Amino acid sequence: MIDSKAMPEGHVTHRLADEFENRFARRIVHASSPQGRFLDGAALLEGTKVLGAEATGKHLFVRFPHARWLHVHLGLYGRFTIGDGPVPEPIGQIRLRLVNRTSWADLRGATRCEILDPAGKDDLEARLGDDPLRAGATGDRARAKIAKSRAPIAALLMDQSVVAGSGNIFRAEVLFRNRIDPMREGRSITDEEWSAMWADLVELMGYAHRHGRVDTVRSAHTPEAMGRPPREDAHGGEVYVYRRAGAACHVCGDTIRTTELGNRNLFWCPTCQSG
DNA sequence: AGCTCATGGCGAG
DNA sequence: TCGCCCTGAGCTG
Repeated sequence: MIDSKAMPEGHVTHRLADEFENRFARRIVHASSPQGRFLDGAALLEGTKVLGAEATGKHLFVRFPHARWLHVHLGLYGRFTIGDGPVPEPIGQIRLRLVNRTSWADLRGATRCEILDPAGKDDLEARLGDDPLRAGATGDRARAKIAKSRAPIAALLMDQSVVAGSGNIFRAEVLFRNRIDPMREGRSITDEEWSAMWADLVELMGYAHRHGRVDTVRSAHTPEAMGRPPREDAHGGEVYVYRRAGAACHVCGDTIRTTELGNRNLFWCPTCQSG
């Protein structure tokens, strides 16, 4: 059984797209809304063939006949539970249930679950920035936006119209690993710094996509990380600074700090990430 | 048992 | 900028 509950940043959505490709694509699906809040949408999908699935940033798109796309955004609470074999009795508020001969998928608590036509999907994707998990993405468009922004780089790395799929964990870890002060203005970031940060986003998010867990330490190329023993934490992986406020920095021993930036918690090491 | 907080984003004002 | 959506984990008592 697969559960998407952990850390719904871009890697989770891309894994979901993979799962839908493997278990549902090119097969007839039965759709229902046990909770009742997606009855019309489920009726449109019922008995049709799933044509494919893809992800852009944190958005999941499942393609159906008649140019219909199922669009799901998990938000903070949303969760897909996917399993094989007999379908369990519905427990809790299941917005959408998809079932075929071998597999089933339950969606709960999503912030968005809707049917889009191609124009609606295009509009949505046009508002999204570069996705480090998308093949061929270069980060150049993100670079251009950052270069002319006075906003702190920590805010820009959370802005889905700049980098699609990066959330609070990856922005904190990428800033730490690249020794960037989170409050530096976007326009102060050099081409070299951005190239390194983008490459790091591709690596860290790629690792999380492949392994289903975040690990910015063991997957690190930074010399400080070498030889560090594996250690699980509450986030389902290993991190340098995310949610480690008050603890000692793994690299320098200074105390990890936190502050609120744009309604979200930011974490950083004041020594490793100074100026 | 009840409270708080959390990986996100939208719409009201 | 704030409240809300909606769920679960981890506290407290």
